[in-house]
Amino acid sequence: MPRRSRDRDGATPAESDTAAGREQTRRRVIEAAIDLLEREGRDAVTTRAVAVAAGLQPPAIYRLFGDKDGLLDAVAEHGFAAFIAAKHVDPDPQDPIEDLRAGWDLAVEFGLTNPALYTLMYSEPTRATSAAFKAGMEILMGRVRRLAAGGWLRVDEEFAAVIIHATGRGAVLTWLSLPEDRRDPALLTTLRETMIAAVTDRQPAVQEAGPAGAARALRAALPEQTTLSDAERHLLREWLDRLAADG
Amino acid sequence: MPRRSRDRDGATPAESDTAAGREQTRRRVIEAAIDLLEREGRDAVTTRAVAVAAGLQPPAIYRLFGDKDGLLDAVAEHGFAAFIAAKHVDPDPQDPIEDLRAGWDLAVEFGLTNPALYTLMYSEPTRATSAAFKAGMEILMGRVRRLAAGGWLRVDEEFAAVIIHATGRGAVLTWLSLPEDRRDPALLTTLRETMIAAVTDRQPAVQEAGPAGAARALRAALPEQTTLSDAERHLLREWLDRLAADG
DNA sequence: CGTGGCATGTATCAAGGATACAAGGCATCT
DNA sequence: AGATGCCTTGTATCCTTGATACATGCCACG
Repeated sequence: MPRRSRDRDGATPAESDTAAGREQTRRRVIEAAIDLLEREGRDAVTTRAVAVAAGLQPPAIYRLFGDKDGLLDAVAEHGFAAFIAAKHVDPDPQDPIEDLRAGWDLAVEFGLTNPALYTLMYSEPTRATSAAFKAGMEILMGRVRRLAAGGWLRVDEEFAAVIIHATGRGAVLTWLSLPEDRRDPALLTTLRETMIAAVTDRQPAVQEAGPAGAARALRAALPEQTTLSDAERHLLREWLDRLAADG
Repeated sequence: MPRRSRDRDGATPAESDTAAGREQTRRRVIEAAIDLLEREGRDAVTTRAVAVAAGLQPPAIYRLFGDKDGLLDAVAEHGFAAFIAAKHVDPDPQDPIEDLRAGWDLAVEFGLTNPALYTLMYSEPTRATSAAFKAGMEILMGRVRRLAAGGWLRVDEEFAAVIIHATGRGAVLTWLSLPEDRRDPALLTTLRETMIAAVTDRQPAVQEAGPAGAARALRAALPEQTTLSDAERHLLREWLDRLAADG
């Protein structure tokens, strides 16, 4: 609700000045909040800390955003919009499936590079009504619509959108939960291709069965056997790790 | 760290009494907290409210759980354990893939019937260190190990576990974000089957269970690969012969 | 120059996490 | 038995933080 210092007519110079100033203050506050969020974590984002960082008094936050939730919504929206704006999206892609891949990757990348922001937007189910959340869904629906138009979808549009969203969300949150040394990029591509297979007609190439599967089976069954000595088993395990990883 | 009123010997009656009493108080507090959580939401779970509901003073919470986070961890663990205990899990399933389906469904069901608890456990990535989180992972790893032993896994065990976890997490959180009228159960089964396809092979890599069967399968698949040196392969072959003969 | 409306700034409230400190009970030791 | 010391219980209180009431003062308008 922008305030009005006049009842009618256009904006006076002063009015547009203050309106623009207000908008600029909003930006400054939001950016201060994002900075705090990514640098010191969610709990550091208190109305006071944000106010100080933006150089104004605590009550100003409430005048600009209503309440803290309003601030957080604005933060999510701004952060998301900034990320999307930085990556220019192809408005008319040649290959809609490749476009879907790119979009999924983009969404995941957003989560991985802005973990605190992503968590803010997607961790609690109740935040699904926020503007940023909806904006993401809108972009996704556009992609899905193009897929549908090209006849690539094997499921309903809405259904596809939810599947895509769910795999991405699971991928990001799970990735962020993993300790650094267990973060295998292949996880993301696997989940992505899994999603592609679920939503489109294109089936992934069936990888022929090498020794990896049998190696994994033997590795899992290894503790039960008594034929080999400890040392032998130790070395065998190492080889099996290599064979399993090779597939 | 349970307190000790004696240096040696077993527990005196009084000691076991107070220890048991303490344990019982803990339970009462946890159950009060779960009740508050599911009935009035996450924000209603204040140390004061929980204390009042359990009939004691606020500081008692800190003596029992250290801090609020400790309380929430205990709540998550208790809630999760109670759910798992209510569903008895087949310790030796016939069909490990069907078992994986059942396990995934169980995890998702937990999320859908205990949304507040689930959100508590799985919303913030930083909570991956909690006991309840780890307990869930343990159960999952057991299932994955059986799949591996049966030769069904098409990817590494850890890899599979993460994929399974991620799809389940995405499924639950997305489901909870959807308005009621858009919650299609087919979403869950689709995501589940997608996950199954990503993680398992249609044909198991081994014919017979146990180390011997796996060894035979690996021996059959071995000649073509180049991951191991000649000498390593030679020795491996000998061990596989012994393992195969052992069954 | 007076007046009214709106933004700014100060002071404060209320809720909640956390803790200090005193009071009391119980077992051990002499 | 009485003294002693530790551990538990209970009370009061602190500090942060979200939120708001109220006064002050600026500025345009008449």
